[in-house]
Amino acid sequence: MSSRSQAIADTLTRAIIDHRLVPGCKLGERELAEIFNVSRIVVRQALIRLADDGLAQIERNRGAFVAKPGMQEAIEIYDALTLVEQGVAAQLSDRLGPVGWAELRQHVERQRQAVANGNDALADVLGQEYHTVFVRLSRNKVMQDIHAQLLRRTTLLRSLITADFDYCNLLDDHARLIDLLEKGRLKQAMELIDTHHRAVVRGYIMDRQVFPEMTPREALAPYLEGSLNGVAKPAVAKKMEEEGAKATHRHVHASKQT
Amino acid sequence: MSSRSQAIADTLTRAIIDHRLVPGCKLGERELAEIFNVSRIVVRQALIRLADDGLAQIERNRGAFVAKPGMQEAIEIYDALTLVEQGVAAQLSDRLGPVGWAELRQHVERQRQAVANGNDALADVLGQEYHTVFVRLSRNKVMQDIHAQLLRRTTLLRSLITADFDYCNLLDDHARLIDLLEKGRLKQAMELIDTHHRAVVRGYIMDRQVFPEMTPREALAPYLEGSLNGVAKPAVAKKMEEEGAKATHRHVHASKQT
DNA sequence: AATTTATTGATTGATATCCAATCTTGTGTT
DNA sequence: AACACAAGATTGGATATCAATCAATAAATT
Repeated sequence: MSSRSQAIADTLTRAIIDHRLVPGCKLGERELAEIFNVSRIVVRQALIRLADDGLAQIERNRGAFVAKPGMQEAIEIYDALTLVEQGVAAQLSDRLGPVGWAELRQHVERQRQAVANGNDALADVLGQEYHTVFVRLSRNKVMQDIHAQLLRRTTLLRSLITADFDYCNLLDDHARLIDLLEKGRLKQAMELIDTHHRAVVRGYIMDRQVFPEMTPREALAPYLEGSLNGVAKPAVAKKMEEEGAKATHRHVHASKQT
Repeated sequence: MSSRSQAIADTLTRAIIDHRLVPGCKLGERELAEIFNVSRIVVRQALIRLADDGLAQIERNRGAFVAKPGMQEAIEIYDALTLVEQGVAAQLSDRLGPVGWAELRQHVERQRQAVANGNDALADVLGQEYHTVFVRLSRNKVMQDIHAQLLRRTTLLRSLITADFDYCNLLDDHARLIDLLEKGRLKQAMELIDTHHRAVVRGYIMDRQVFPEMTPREALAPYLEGSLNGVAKPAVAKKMEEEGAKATHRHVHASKQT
């Protein structure tokens, strides 16, 4: 393993994109140090990594908090994501061979099956992963890192919103994008990426108030190595289960850990 | 000021993009701690920041070194930069008003004067800054950060190469890009950005061997607050002065501190 | 009673010291 | 010359400590 601070940063990242640690949540050094059973210094280093990634915000002499982006920043993140994916699309439309297209199609198919089976949590993960696979095909690690970071930040954003859009629609977009690109209709493909993300960000109604409902200790418990309780579940998914399937479509926006 | 580790990270970044700290150079914790007169831990935090930025590489139990990207990574960085700037160009061609175009033109003009006056160092800084101004016009902070980071990494790359291309050519590119974009010839503009960067990366002949010729202490001396020796000079520029103006065109690729 | 001021407590930023693990180097042996 | 082994140095991390700052309460004044 690389360094302990990196491991802790990874765990915190996981917890944040699983929506177990929500924006605004205080990340006290001493508290985290106790939770992870390490010294404060290691925690501090982890927090620095998180802040560099845009997932945490460190305020001098006040401590670190899970980042709480405003609407403006949300728009900027999605604009940046659009820009990156459009660029990758342009590259792929030239260079990608049939094997690549097949991989993408297969991925979409897996997501379609997940939707058919009612496994919304899996479908959501696959929906996210599609974008990752897409960018990976560019064979550019630098670009992949940038994109992955942007994706994490969009996932964080979903903690702040009421998800009221239908992502079955978005699944179609994924399939259509492949078709358009393979046929070389780049202009339309880029248009599609733009509308796709706009559809997402339009659905965002930032309800400024987010209530933690969990202490960091509870939120992080499932990730600690001592845990024998199986795999950690996203906070939202859990809530959904408790509430039962009230809506016809359940929109789970948390990612399951790999 | 934010934190000391951030300040040190900034100084190290400055030194790296000024080519005073060259790729492969060891960044020992104890040594830097003495130089900056801080504890090792603060240095370590600074190094973590640098590594997250792609400017340093931390090897477990071996320490930190100034990053030494290979040819593959160089290509990827420039591809990513191309992708970002093409995307920004596409946005700007729609949305940018005459004020924005004027700002860009004014910037090119300043660089042209610098070239005319033989102030190559300034010309180089302005040439870099052009790209920054360009992206700033997108009014997207997230994108600006990503772009700035990529630019820093390209500057690092210039430590590894023999600069043998004529950047007067590139200055023309800057002016032409504005013309093309304002006239809405987006396709050609994007092509130009691509060739522009390819021209740069083509000129790269990575001479694997880079000799430090400076200890970190010497390299960092000009940036320490105690220094009354005036402004730090880029290592390359200094060397140029010593050698005198042997070539008809001097190609200075280090940036002066602001 | 309400507002302002002080005091207290908690948290962060940072240092010094110490220790274990690991890497490097130098030496000695075969 | 090649290999093994033993210092020596460096990193990763823990702990304890201290100053500075923020938050919240208690006290004092109007």
